[in-house]
Amino acid sequence: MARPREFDSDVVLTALRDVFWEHGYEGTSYANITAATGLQKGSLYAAYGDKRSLYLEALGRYDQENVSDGVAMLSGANLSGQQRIAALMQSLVDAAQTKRGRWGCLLCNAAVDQAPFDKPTEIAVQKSMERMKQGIANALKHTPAADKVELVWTLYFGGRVIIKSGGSKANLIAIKEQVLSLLNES
Amino acid sequence: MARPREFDSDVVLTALRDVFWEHGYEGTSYANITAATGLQKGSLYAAYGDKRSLYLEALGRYDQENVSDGVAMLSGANLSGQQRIAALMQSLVDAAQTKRGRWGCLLCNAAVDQAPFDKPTEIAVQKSMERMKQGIANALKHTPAADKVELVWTLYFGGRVIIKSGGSKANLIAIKEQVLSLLNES
DNA sequence: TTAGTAATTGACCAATCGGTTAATAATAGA
DNA sequence: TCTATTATTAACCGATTGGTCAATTACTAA
Repeated sequence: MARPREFDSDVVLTALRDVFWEHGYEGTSYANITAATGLQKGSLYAAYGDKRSLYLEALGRYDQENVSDGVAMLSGANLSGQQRIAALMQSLVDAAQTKRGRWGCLLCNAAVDQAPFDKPTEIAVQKSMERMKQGIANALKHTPAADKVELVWTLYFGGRVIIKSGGSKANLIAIKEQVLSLLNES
Repeated sequence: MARPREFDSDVVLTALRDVFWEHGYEGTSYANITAATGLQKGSLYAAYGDKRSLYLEALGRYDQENVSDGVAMLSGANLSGQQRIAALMQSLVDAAQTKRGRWGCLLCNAAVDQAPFDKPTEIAVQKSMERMKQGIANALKHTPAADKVELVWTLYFGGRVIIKSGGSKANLIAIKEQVLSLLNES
């Protein structure tokens, strides 16, 4: 063969996800990317392609790691549907208080600033959002709120926007509580 | 006095709002701005300041025009609270089908891509979001859903994200209907 | 008509943008 | 040890970024 790669693709993809997550697509330059990954742009280009491709890799990473975490939370064994939704909403409350949480949801960020301009991004975002919706539907099954999937799903992304706008913990708690009271109605 | 301005500030501010609305802060260059306003950057700088100031002007314009429209819709005379919320949600359904509607909500866009990096933007966004919340609270007053203000408010921004991600009309209709069914419960 | 003032323009600035490439380095198989 | 292949690096590319400024233009008040 030939000279082997010196980097761990797993580590690099995580770094890529983080840098785009924090700064957005346009807000991320190669200076940011090389600093975050430790790789020169020549290496990045050879390994993954252009900036757009790097971004899509980052979205893929987010899907396979973060979205999967969310879906796992929503299908938590030994928990009632209400409890799983409560966990999801609590994760929003927690996010409002941490640096990384303030980055918002990469899905949500990508939807707002890139999906309208790049079809592959739109498709990737829709696919991940759909996974979240399925997870929510799964959690709500057999609860009185089984017909409120779209509602909870939309609320999740709305909450992410509130966080990005600087919403307070109290704010997110209010949202959480109103969602929970919803779950046992009608 | 001296040489008078050749442009109508009202027209220019509207053009500014639109160009930032469509492309976001980072995605908008002076090339876009001069094309949209018909002014050279020297004139823009003299009249309003740097790019960041232009953006804040655009946010102000959005608040005084678009947010006000929303608030007006929510306090529609001769309409029940439910009907006013229905009108708000219908505006989301409509937005999913028009070019301008696909631009999303400038408030929401600004929250996601600029609020975390610029305090004045964060403050402006929060102020406008608060106006929307007050409008929703006003509409829900005297309805069975008077305690669901945070919910409807969050749903509004969530719906905007769904639209930006390319959500279908059917999708937005589903959200609308689930919101409406909410208004008469408990 | 003239002098003073402010708006407008377009050339210009350094810095940065995303992207490319030639030279070098490191490996595996022969 | 040598050769083929690939990874890595750093210099470099033209284009574009946001911002500035001197020269020009258009107006008002005297």
